[in-house]
Amino acid sequence: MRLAHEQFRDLAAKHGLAVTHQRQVVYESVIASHGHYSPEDIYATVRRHIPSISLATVYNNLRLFIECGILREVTPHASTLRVDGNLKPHHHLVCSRCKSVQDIEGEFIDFNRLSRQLPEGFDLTQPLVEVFGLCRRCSAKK
Amino acid sequence: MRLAHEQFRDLAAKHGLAVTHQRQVVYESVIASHGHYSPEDIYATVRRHIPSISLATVYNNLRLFIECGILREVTPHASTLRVDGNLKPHHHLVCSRCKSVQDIEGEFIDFNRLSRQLPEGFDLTQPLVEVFGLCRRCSAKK
DNA sequence: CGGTCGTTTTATAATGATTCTCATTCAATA
DNA sequence: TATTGAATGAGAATCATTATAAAACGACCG
Repeated sequence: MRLAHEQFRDLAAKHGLAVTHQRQVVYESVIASHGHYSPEDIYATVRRHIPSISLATVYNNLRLFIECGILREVTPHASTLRVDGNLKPHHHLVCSRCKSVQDIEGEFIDFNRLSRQLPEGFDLTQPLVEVFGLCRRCSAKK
Repeated sequence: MRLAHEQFRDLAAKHGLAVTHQRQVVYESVIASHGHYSPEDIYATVRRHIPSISLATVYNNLRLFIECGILREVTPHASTLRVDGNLKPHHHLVCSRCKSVQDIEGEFIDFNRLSRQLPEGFDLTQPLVEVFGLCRRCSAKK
């Protein structure tokens, strides 16, 4: 896709990133593949264009892109398991940067509207909602 | 806490779990520590009561409790990184069991109400909301 | 009580995702 | 085109988690 090619050059310039062939191809692979893919998936795709690329390069650049805001992380949690003994219905406020989690109260979800958008068969009987943003500390030192 | 002690016996009976000393203490440690803790944290706490306990036992029982619904997982994502090239505002619908992620449209969040609940300084300029439930396939084979 | 059998625990090895290290190569700039 | 700091590649290292196998437990039956 020609578009993504130009797009990446613009984005790189905007964020002060060097334009390397690897970065170009990593970016284009993510954009071309709609969906939510793992670094391994992207590595497999990129290797079709650059067989010699290293998995570490894919990881490094994905992380870089996420930090710049060029890509979005679909798993913005701490990477390790956390457990919650509070079974009362409540929601979570998660900091995308430091991964801290705090509980949040309140009826800010319109479940009627939400139900209308749900795909057939999706079960929301025990809904859990997580809202991501930047906690005070992280948004301060931004 | 005496309460948690009885509580666990009830829950175990309800879910058909054997009541062992280790399980009892693991459960009580999670309940006693309000917040969102990792298996290592819980291991450290439990060791104060059962110095010989194995980390694997803590993991096994936490997983068991989560599967039964006795505890809730705060990180209900695939444990590996997933990346999204779609920067247009959209939300995610995540299956707590199989970890599949699909995009969802719609204005089902009342950001006015939400803002009122936010702690001081929390930055929601790029809000991302994830709603967890069971996808069709998983709720079918339940 | 004592034996039996399935379950749980323990210790440790294995796995898998991710990051680190460092020698080599490359891109930006003058 | 030469320089220089940044990026890459290969593989080792790390960390969380799971698997394995042997030992301990515990509920039940006689």
